[in-house]
Amino acid sequence: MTFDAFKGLVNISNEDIWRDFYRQNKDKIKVKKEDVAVRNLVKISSAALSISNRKGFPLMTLRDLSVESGLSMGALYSYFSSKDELLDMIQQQRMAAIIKVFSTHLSGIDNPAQRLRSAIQIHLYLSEVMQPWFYFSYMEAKNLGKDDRKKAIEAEILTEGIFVDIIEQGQKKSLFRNVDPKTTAAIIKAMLQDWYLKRWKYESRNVSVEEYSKVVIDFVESYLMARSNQTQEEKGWT
Amino acid sequence: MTFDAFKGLVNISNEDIWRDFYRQNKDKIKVKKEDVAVRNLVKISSAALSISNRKGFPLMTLRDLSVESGLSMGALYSYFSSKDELLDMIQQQRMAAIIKVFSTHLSGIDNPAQRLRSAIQIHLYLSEVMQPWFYFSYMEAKNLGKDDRKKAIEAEILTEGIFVDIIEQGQKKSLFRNVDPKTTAAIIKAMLQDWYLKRWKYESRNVSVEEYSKVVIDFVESYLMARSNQTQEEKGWT
DNA sequence: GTGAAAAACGAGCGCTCGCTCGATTTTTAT
DNA sequence: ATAAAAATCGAGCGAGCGCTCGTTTTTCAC
Repeated sequence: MTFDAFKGLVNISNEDIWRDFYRQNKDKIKVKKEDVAVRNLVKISSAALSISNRKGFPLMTLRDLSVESGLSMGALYSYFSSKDELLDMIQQQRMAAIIKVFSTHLSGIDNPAQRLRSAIQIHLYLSEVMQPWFYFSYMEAKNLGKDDRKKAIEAEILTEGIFVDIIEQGQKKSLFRNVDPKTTAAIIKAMLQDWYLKRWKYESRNVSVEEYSKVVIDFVESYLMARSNQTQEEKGWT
Repeated sequence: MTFDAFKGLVNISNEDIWRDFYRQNKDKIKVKKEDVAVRNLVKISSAALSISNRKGFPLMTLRDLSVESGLSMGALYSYFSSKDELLDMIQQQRMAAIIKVFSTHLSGIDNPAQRLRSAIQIHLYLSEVMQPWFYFSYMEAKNLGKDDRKKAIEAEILTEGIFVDIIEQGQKKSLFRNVDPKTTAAIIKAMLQDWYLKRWKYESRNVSVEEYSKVVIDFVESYLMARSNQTQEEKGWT
């Protein structure tokens, strides 16, 4: 699947996401008219992500946010009740989107090798579409409250679990060799994360998400399907 | 080389590092007696890293630092002139240590395959010894001033360059297959970084730095030495 | 066009921050 | 023992933060 095709398929526009959010949190948000509320939630979240990804969430002041979003201080507080709640809002929305897209695109793919390729591709494409969110979420995780940090760690383990499952399935069917599934999955996640954490690097080198995706898949398959069971001694390890 | 052997070899104690720093910055530091200054610099940097890695540098207050280091507010300012300068000090020291250790341990190893294994191992071992520094440096890079951020980006490219060189050497000698050296090096770095960024995860799973090191080396060698030049079509790519 | 409801406004509050500096304690030399 | 030098102390300063709320502007049904 090409990235463009994916983009058309998911079609998770900011607006849709925040419309869902608004409907689920009508009680908390003081603005009554949906269209007005959604329009401003989009403005606020975009501005917050933009500023945070420039200088970090703790250093973003609500006056910064007021200027960049075009809303007054008072108006901002019609949409959230504290800076921490704003952080939560953004994290919450990202996690929901990830789970939704993953379960949609992986269902029906049974072959572990194919499932592995798809999972890698989906994760990369999704993080490309939602790059500011992914970056933000990763970098600001430790500023979350206790409960939300727990959620973030669970999310890390959850997405890693998807890869652990695939690897174990493949090993059961003797498609993959017997490497440690957990550590392998952790390393795959590291590769995926590098795409959105170091985007400036890949951008300046004109590496597209499709190309990066191919390299990661090749990398992972080389490891999982390596012919050799050579010991380290045989390789001339010192 | 085992991790314990490495630890003995590098022997870069905090004290040595800060003693060097003190001698190079006698003019800036108001405390005249070397032993007193070094003792307190160690206290300050340890406390700063500990607090920062818990809640992030921007959220660390100098009152926090005062309590954890056991020095008063005023005493702290005998060692640095602003919070930003403290950030610089810590970054500066880390970079110096990395360059020193790398050039020491890689010199004299000519075989690209061996050089690759050593570079991976050294980077992992070093980041293990200096975990708080590595984590701090990575997470706080964007809070640096313009000049220092430039330095940080250069450092990223520099260490990546070590791997690019090794890969190109290996390709010239037909030991490695013809993958893109830059992207491959970037992915290797991502694997190495995961070790110190997600230490909590590996710790809870009882994965040692030696074990992780073996997996990364195996991963990278599988990719670089894969027999196949199969096209994607041959693999059944869709 | 009018008035009430909805939304936006932004000066100002209380607080905590980074940082200073005169007072105090500790160390050193004699 | 003493006094000068070195080091440490911590209350207090102004700035800037998150957040509030009485006021003003916009929206919209009639």
